[in-house]
This record gives sequence, C-alpha cells and structure tokens, in this order.
Amino acid sequence: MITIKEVAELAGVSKATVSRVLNNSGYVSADTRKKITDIMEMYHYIPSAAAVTLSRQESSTIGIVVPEIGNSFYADIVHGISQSADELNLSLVLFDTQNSIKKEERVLQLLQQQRVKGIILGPSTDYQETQEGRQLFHQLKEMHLPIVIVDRDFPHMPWDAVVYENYESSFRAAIELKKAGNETAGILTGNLHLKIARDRLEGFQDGARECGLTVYKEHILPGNFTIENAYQVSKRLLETKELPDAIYSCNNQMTLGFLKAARETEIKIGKDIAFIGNDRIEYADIFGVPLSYIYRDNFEMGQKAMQLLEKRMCFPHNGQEILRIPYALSLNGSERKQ
Amino acid sequence: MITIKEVAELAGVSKATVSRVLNNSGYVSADTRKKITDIMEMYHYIPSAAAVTLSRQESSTIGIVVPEIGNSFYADIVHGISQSADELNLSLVLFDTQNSIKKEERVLQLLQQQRVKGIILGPSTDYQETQEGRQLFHQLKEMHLPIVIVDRDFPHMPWDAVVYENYESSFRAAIELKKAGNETAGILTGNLHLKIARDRLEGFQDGARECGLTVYKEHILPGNFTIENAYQVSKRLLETKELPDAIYSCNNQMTLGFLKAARETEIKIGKDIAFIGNDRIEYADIFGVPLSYIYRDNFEMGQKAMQLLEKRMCFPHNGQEILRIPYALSLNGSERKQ
DNA sequence: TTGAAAGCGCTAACAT
DNA sequence: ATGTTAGCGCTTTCAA
Repeated sequence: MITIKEVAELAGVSKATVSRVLNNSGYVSADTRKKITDIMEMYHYIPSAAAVTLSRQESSTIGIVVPEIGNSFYADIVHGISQSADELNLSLVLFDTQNSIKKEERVLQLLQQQRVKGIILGPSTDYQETQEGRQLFHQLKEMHLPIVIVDRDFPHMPWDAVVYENYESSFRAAIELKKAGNETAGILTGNLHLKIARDRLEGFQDGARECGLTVYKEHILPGNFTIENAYQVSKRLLETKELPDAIYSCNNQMTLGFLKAARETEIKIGKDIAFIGNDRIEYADIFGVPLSYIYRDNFEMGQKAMQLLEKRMCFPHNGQEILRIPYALSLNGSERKQ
Repeated sequence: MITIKEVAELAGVSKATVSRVLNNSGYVSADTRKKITDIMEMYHYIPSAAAVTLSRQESSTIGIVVPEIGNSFYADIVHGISQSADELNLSLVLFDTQNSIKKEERVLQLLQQQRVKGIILGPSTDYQETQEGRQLFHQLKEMHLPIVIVDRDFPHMPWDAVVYENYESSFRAAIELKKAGNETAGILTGNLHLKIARDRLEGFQDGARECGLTVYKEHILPGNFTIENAYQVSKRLLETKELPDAIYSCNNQMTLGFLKAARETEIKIGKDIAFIGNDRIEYADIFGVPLSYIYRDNFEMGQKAMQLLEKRMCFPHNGQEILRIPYALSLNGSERKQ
C-alpha cells in the first residue's frame, strides 16, 4: 500500500503539497494538482485513517452501542443512524452489549480507545437501578464526549436523548379504549425498572382515570418486554375468564406474546376483547389480526439520534436536549363487537 | 487525555517500559509494573487505537457491509458476527449500502482507509450481472484483503463464503410436497439475478422431476425476495383458481407476501393449498398459520462467517473455503386436508 | 505556490 | 530489566 511519502516522491513534490490536494486546503497550482491526482489514481493511493486521526487528533467515526442488534427494534434504529451517518460522512463502530452491563462497560472502554467523536447509546438498563449501573453512569459522565441516549429517559439523566412520547401515547390509548365503549381495561406493562415502561403505565392509568376507564390491579400484568413473558402472563389472565373489556400492550414483542396466548385460549381480539398494541406490528395486515396500535417509528428515532449527536458535536456546550418522537394511532379493533 | 509519554514520566520510566506492561510483553519487574498500572488507573490512561494501528501497521477491526441492516435477515447475521467478533476481540465497522452498488463501492474505499483486517460482505447483487458489478468485482479482488461473502455464491467467486444449502433444501421441499400427496406445485422464486435464487429454483425443479411432482411453467412465479412483490404475484395466481396443489416459497419475506394474498383471497393454507416456506417464520405459531418451512439459521451464518474470516486472517493462502450451513425441516401443512 | 520539519501516540529492534 | 531511538503516515506551522 503506497503512502503519502511515495506519492510525493513520484510526483516530485513534498508531502505537504500532497496533503494539500488531499484535503484541498491551501494553494496548489492546477498543474501540480493534476500531476499528484494522476499518481494517486495510478497507484491506487488510499490515505490511512489511523494516521489522519493521530495527526489531527480527532477521528470521524462515532460509536453505536445497542443491547441486541438482532432485535428489530434496534436494527431499525441502527438503520436510521446509518443513513444519517452516511449523509454526514461518518463511519460507525458498532457494539452489541448482549444486554449485559458488564459488556457495556467494556465496550465504552473500546470506544474511548478509538477516540470516537461521539456515541449513540442504547443502555441495557436504567443506570439508577443497580450498583453496576450507577458505576457505569459515572464512568460515562467522565468520558466528556458527546453522547446521545436512545429510548431511555431515567431521572437526572444528563445527556441528550431521543425518546418516544410514552406517557402521552399511553394516556391516549386509555382514552381511545373508553371512547370505543370499553368500561374496564388491563395493561401488559414493560419492565418497570425502566422509566419508559413506568411512563407508559402511568400514562395509561392517568388516562383511564381521566375518562373513567376502570383498571383493576389484577389486570396490571407485570411484563418485561419479551414475547415469552407476555405470553405467560396473558395466558394466565385469559384463562381466568375474569377478563377486562380491553387490553393495552406496551410494546411489539409483548403484543406477539399476547396474540399467541389469545389464539391458544380461543379468545378473539375485537370480539371477546378489545386491544391496542404498541410499536409497529408489521404482520398485522398480513395475518389479518384486527389490531389497533400506537405506531412508533424506530428508523426515525435513529435518524434523529444521529442528527442530534452531530449537532452536539458541533456545539458541545449548549444545554441538554431531549427529543420526543411523536406517535401515530391506527385504530382497528379497540372496541369489542357484540 | 493522558498519553503514554506522560505515564512514563509520572512513573519515572521510559515509554518502552510502559508499552511493555500495556501489552505485557518482555520483562518488567513486579515493582515497576505495579507503579505503572497505578499511574494508569489514577489518571485513567487509555491507549489510542489509532496510534497502535499506525505503529503496528495493522488494526484489530473488521468491516461489515450489508445491503440493509433494517432487514431482520441481516440484523440476525450481524448479531452472529458481533458475538463471534466479541470473542475474538475484534471491533466492527458497519456499513449499510442501502442496496446500492454505488454505495458498496464507496464503502469499500472507506474500509481500506480504515485498514481493516478483513471484511464480511453481503453483496447487494451478484457481481456478474451488471457492468458496475463486474467493476466492483475487480476492485474487490485488488484489495488483497481477507474477505468472506455471506449468502451469495455466484460463479467464479474467488472468496471464502458462507451460504445455505439452497439447492439441496429446495430439492427436499419438492420431495416432501410430493410425499404429502400433492401432484402439482408452484414456486415463488427469488430474484433470479442471484445464483442463490436460481439454485433454489433448480433444486426444486430437479426434486420435482425426481419424484414426479408436476411444476407448470405458469406456476413458476417471478419473485424478488420482497413482501410486496410476492403479494402481487401470489394474488394474481390465487385469483385464477387454476391453483397448483402446493406452493413453495423461496424466502421469509415472500412467504409473508403469499400469506397476505392467501388471506385476502380466502384461500386456506393446509386446506385449499399445501405450503412450504423458507427461513424462519417467527410468528407462525403466534398467529397460528399452519406452516411448513425450511429453517435457516442466520445467526449461525453470522457466527460462521466471522470464524471463517478469522481463520483466513491467520492463514491467508490456504485455498478458498465455502461453508454451507445445513437446513432443518419443520413439516406442518405440506399436505392439503380434504 | 511550495517545502522543511516537528509532532500526533504508540511499537519494536537494539543497546545496555 | 530498562532505556534509546527510529519509525508508522499523516497534518500543520513557518519559512521561503
């Protein structure tokens, strides 16, 4: 692999001149420029990013950290990030922490070694909740790097973030359920160690209170954002026959778990029980399940996160910014047919 | 950010010694080692990857290139790659080419700048098929880098690769369909510009020939691996009422398109028409669709790709290796109920 | 408009 | 067991 030095020699100029045409900075005559670019072409010269980084003392890559890239939620976010990063000419270093806070710690270390310009981070947990988490929190704060958090929003979080309107959308879900003629409702909650899950629960409860929808305690089902868990708790509920009129599921995965339980117990959504799900259920119209859902655009979340990070990298000290992505509603089965 | 030089000064030793403890190479007395590690801790010393790369003349990151990370197929592959990379202490630079061969070219350029140790590449197309593709092919060959191709296997491909047993599994699909009592069958093909799609078609046809399953030309549906396309062609077929006894769908996305069409036309799978799908249909048991499918493990594909790359990075000149991931069969609806 | 030279943070060969 | 030194490939200041 040819270096700048050799290009310079071949072109009969100094490294400085070659560097100038590389970055087109400073003055270079048209002649020498041509001579140099010709040589570069001919010998397939490709500058070393490491050398540039070292010399400039800053890189043009940013770090992405997600709990599980195999989860379509994060895959979509990364997709959005990737697209925006491409427009900004930034490279992405990707790490999957496998939902382990230990890995999260290691990974942040690696990111510092890379001297990334900034980080987009999907924490595996709210840092308040555990000892390890609090430790990580401090480690993170001392990195003095632009950081954007996605889909987490815990108390006293000092970083920029992009989150959904969790409270508002869940509030709305309750209202819609009532409006559709339901008197009682249950909720499949997310992991309540996460503020985003608590927000959805509270939003739903407040909405229910507001409009007179009844939510019995035993219909508040403890979930953790996984299919399997939602399946279990839903099944148990559906088998009791002490059903609420309606169910609100806090995310996509859990909706799937609920659907499975519903099918197995032969309870029909939109007939025996009204339903509102969350996130996008891509397959709803394919399989013909009459679903209502609150739509959240993960791709957009990724794009916005990248744009927010870019902004922060340009203006480091401008106050925290928390971006809330609006939700959309698709109503189709929030009322029971008699 | 503190540097090795400063660590050395603070510890009262030379940079070389610090470097030794960093890489624990050579001899360092327990005392000085302790002194140095203490300083490192105290001042949060973190070595610069760029400097190491430059000095060692080799990096410890590898490049991942996929056509669309938002597609769960690739997300799962990247997940597998990520896990294996983690075990091998390699970092990942990720690029999404958005199915554009132009971007693919640019991205490979960037990867060269990064001086990555190797590349795992999911090409957006078979390079034989277009002018741009052939150009890229040559560009790629001149990179003289360990490269592993995933899920592509075009003629005269010189690189290591990991692919599914496309021909064999499709052959088997035909046999099973016949065995289940079907006389005629159709096939939703993938994009026939891709050899993997042609392999599936040929495997299916050969299998059909072998066992006496009839495949009429008009039941060979031109697909392109997308939901929408499969939906269109399936719908057209299902509306003619000149149905084959069975359908074989070449991949996950297309199965979904077919299911949508089947639902809309009220044609029941496993009753009006037998069916075998491909890849994993995660939601089959959730939605209760009686699906048979050929199971392919994308996560494993990713893992294997990473391991293969690692091997090639250690033994650069050992002859090409093409790894074939075996398939599994889940039979459940390959026969029509009368 | 161009060149010389120092420096970015590290490694590694060679001395001691 | 430790230090000296010469790079690695680039950028950037200063001088010409």
